[in-house]
Amino acid sequence: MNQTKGEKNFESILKQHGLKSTEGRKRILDVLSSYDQPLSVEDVIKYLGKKAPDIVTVYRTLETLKNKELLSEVKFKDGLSRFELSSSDGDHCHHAVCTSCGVAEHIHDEKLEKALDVVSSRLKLFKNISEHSLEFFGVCKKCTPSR
Amino acid sequence: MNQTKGEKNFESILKQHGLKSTEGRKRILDVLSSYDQPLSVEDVIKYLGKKAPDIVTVYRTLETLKNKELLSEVKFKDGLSRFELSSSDGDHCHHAVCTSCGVAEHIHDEKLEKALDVVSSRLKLFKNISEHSLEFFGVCKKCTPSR
DNA sequence: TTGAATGCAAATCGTTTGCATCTCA
DNA sequence: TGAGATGCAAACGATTTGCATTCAA
Repeated sequence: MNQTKGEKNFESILKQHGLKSTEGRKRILDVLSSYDQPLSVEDVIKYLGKKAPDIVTVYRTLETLKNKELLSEVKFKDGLSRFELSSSDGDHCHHAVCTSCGVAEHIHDEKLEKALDVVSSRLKLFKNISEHSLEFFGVCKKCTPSR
Repeated sequence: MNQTKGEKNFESILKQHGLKSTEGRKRILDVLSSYDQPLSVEDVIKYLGKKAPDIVTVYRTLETLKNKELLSEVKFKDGLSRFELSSSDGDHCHHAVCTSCGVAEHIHDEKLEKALDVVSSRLKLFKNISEHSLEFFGVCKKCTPSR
């Protein structure tokens, strides 16, 4: 019953979450599932082209889906909000982002998560940390002038 | 020769970096050194009160000082840019930020840095990662309804 | 004196809000 | 039919840009 990239019973997913199933929403979920990178509002519109809903609708839809925890939001250095389908297992992941072309690689590492938890638990001013944001930046192999 | 909080030979520091030493710049460096938290443009202006330069000047000054690596920039969840004096040893640190009052605690942990490095070195798409951003969020003890 | 720094006005960019219209359930 | 979803215009907040004026060196 795993939700993998190709599938798209978005119709039922939307309804399960008490949302109306509209063309716009299905299309937005569609692009998000087609790219395994967090997409900005502009990305969504660019990739949907003619079929893109109004930009305001895209903002609202992404927000709505985020609130239903169907999407998660990430911000890279440019400060833009980007969204991606929430991982089905609830594990949140981090990204390495190419500062040249913008490509993002997903990162999930148990040791790292553990280290983050340990640090979180040893803070002076905080009893518990509810979340953290972590992104890596560099120039990807493709963008690195070879040799 | 450590630059500690109280000191302020900002005049010479500025000149050493080829910048003119102006009242505005010295005042901005001053607030930044008085608070051990990353400050936003608005924070700087608020704390400087009557003595604050034009907001545009604050933007430009912070940008200039960042480019000279005298300051480092951080963004928390609200997306606002915040700046703090660069640590003298070059070690960059992370922050735990209270989502209620905004107080920030500095974090530096060797084990964590190591884990971050290891992960950075094992990426598929990247040969090397030049930097990372990491912030923790939660409600601090003061803001936590006690008991 | 002069190039850099500042202030003020206005532009820009991402995002949000108000409201009338439309559409899914 | 009616609440929720959409589109369009306009507001908004943070940041940037242009340009004339001021100032540190």
